[in-house]
Amino acid sequence: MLFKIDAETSTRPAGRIRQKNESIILRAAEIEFASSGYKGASMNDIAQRAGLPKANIHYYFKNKLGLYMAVISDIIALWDSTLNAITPEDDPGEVLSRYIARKVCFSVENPLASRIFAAELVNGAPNMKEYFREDYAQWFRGRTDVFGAWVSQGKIDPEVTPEHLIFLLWSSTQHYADFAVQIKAALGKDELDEQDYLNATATLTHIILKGCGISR
Amino acid sequence: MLFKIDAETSTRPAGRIRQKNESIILRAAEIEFASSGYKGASMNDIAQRAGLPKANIHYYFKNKLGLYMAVISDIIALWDSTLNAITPEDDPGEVLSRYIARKVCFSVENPLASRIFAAELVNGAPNMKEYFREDYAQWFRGRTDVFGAWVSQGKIDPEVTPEHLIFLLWSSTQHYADFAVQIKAALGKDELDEQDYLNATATLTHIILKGCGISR
DNA sequence: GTCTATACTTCGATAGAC
DNA sequence: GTCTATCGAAGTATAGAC
Repeated sequence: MLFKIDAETSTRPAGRIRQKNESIILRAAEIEFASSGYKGASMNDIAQRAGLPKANIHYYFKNKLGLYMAVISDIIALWDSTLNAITPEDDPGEVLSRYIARKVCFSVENPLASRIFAAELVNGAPNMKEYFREDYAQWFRGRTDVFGAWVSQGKIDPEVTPEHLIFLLWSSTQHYADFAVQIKAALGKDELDEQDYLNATATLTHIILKGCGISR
Repeated sequence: MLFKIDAETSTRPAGRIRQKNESIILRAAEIEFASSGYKGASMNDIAQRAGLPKANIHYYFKNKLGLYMAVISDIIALWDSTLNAITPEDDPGEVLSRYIARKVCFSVENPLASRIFAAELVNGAPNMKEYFREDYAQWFRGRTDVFGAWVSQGKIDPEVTPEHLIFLLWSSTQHYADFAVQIKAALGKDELDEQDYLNATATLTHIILKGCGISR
C-alpha cells in the first residue's frame, strides 16, 4: 500500500520522483508517529529517517498535520474491509474464525498502523471526526444486523449482544499489536514467534466460537 | 487514591497545603496527559487547569517527567490487584465473572487512568521499563499457573492457553475505556449508559465462561 | 526539484521579588 | 509558599540560492 509501483514510463520522470519520495517519507512518518504519537514525533526525526532534508517534506506535504492525515488515511483504507462482505446466509463459525485469524495476522504484519490508529482513538480521535460520522453508525448497524439475524436463526446464543461481540472481536485481536510491549514482558520474551500467534488464534477462536454457542 | 485526606492536625499546615495542591495538580495532569499524551500535554495547560501559576508545579514536582511518573505510579497502584489473590482452589467461574465485572466497572469509573496506561503501552512504555522487569514475568507466571491448574483439573477446556485467556480478559475489558470514542460512534450515542455496560458485562461473561468450558 | 539558513513560535524550566 | 518575568532549547515552517 505504501509502496505503490508507478505505472508511468519515463515520459514524466517528475511524477516518478514524487511518488517515490512521498512513499519514502510516508514510511518514515509511519514509524515516527507510531513510536512517539502525533505531537511526540518531530519533522526533524522524520526527515532524518527518510534521509532527506526537512524542507523537502514541506515541499511534498502541506504541513505536519497534512503528513499525519496522509498516513492515517492509508491506514483507514486498510481497516474494516474484513467485516464488509458478510451476509446472514454465511456460516457464522466460518466468518468468525476467518476474521480472528486475519486480524491477528494483520496485527502482526502491520503493528505500526494498528498503533497509530489506537493512539489516535485513545486520545479521542481528534483527527478522525469525519470518519466517525453518522454513516459509521449506519455501517456498524449493518454488521450487527447480520449478527442479530444469526441470533434469531439460533446460530448464536441469545445471551450474546451483537454489538458487544463485535467489540470483543476488535479488542481481542488488536491487543496483540497495540499492547505488544506488555505481552512480551509478561511472556518474558524479546519477540513473539509463530507459535505464540498460533496459540493466540487458537485460544481466541475456541473461546469465542464456543462462547457464542456455535458448534463446529 | 488521588484525594487522600490528610490525617494531620493543624500543627503542620504547610504539609496540608502541599498535599492539597499536589492532589489538585495531579488531577489536572491526569486529564491533560489522558487527552494529549505525554508530549502533547503542556505544563502551561496543566497549570491553567489546576488554577495555579506554572512555576508552582515546578515547586511541587521536579519536572514534567516527574509529574508524569507521579500520575503513572498512582495508576499502577490501582492496577493488577484484581488478579493477585487467586488460588487453584478458587472457583474459576466466580473468579472470571468477578474479574470481568470489576474491570468493566473500573474502565467506566477511571477512563483517564486506563487511557494514560494504554497510551504509554502503545508507544512502547518508555517510562515503565522498570515496571516490566523480570519480576513482572514472574508475577504473570504465577497467574497463569493458577489457570493452568484449573485446566489440569478439567475445570477449563484444554484448548485454552492460560496466557492468552488472561490477554483476552485484559483486552476485552479495557477496550471500553480506551476506545470509547469508536464505541460511541458505532452505537451512535454521545454517552454510554448503565444498560450498555450491563450488556457488555453480560455478553463478555457469557462468551468467556462458556468458551472456556466453565459450567455455571 | 533540492537544500541551507533562518524566521517564528511554543515549551520546559528557573531566577528572584514578594 | 507564591508568582512574574525571562532564558534557552526545540520544533514547525519558509525564504531564497542552487
